[in-house]
Amino acid sequence: MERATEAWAIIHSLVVARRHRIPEVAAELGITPGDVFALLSLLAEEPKPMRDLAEAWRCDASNVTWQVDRLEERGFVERRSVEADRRVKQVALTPSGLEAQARVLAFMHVPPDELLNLGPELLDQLIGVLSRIDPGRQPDCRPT
Amino acid sequence: MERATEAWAIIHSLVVARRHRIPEVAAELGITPGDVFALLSLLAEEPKPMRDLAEAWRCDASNVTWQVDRLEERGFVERRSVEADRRVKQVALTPSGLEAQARVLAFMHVPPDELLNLGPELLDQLIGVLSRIDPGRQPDCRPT
DNA sequence: TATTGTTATACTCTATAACTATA
DNA sequence: TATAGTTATAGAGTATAACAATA
Repeated sequence: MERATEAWAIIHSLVVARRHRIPEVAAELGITPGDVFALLSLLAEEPKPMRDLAEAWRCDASNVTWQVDRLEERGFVERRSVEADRRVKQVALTPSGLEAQARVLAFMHVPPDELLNLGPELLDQLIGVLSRIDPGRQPDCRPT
Repeated sequence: MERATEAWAIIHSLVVARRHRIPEVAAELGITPGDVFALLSLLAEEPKPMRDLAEAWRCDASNVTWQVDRLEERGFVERRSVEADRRVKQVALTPSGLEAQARVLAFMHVPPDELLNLGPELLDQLIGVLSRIDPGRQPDCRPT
């Protein structure tokens, strides 16, 4: 197996084994898994037009309307009209949405025991390599 | 940020950025995303009772019936009655299911450019650390 | 009586198509 | 005419509850 594939297979399996945290954090915060996805994808980003969100989430535009409606009802986001093109509406996180997002991230970033068990030296080595990763473009997809 | 959390955050973001491969591989293989999840979760495992699958997938038992029905129609799995307890039915991958699973994994294990760009030396270091990870119990959850 | 799996049903989420308002 | 977003509607997926078979 090629080296990158080998590394990726291990990384992938780690995350696969933690997928169950999505419904858990959703239940904890009293929101739906879909809301969790959406909050994560708006992370640390500027307000985005609904059209861009549809592309990022790889879903139909009508679904963005529906999802943003739900987040807006919860007070997590707000729609902002754009003066340059009045057809466009941008979706921006509210302070409450930022807080909810932080809580989601706090959940998601709790590392699995497999990593904790590596011990400090190996973890330092791991971070040494991982920190060399060039994130490239921001993730343009719906997170898990 | 604690070391393990720091490492995990980077790992997590890598996988998040690739989530879109699930619908892609499903479309490529002519199956649904749910089928992809199911095939992945049956990976390299012994036949499992439906009840266990419900727990592993964290869904209702009726949904397991429905999902296994679909996989059985495609010829990917088969139900096997258990003599010791005739209420139980075990779900086993067929040869065709194993093949489909291999194709799914081939897709999922294509590494992201971020890893390829690390170069051979860093990748060797990365694998050196990752290979020290104790997988612990098999993932008992529905993969992504 | 309790448990495994199925069926019947309703609810949630997602997609397709038609509509509006801007461009 | 084309595009951003919405609404109406249908379809896919999931959960709840009642059921049959077995323990």
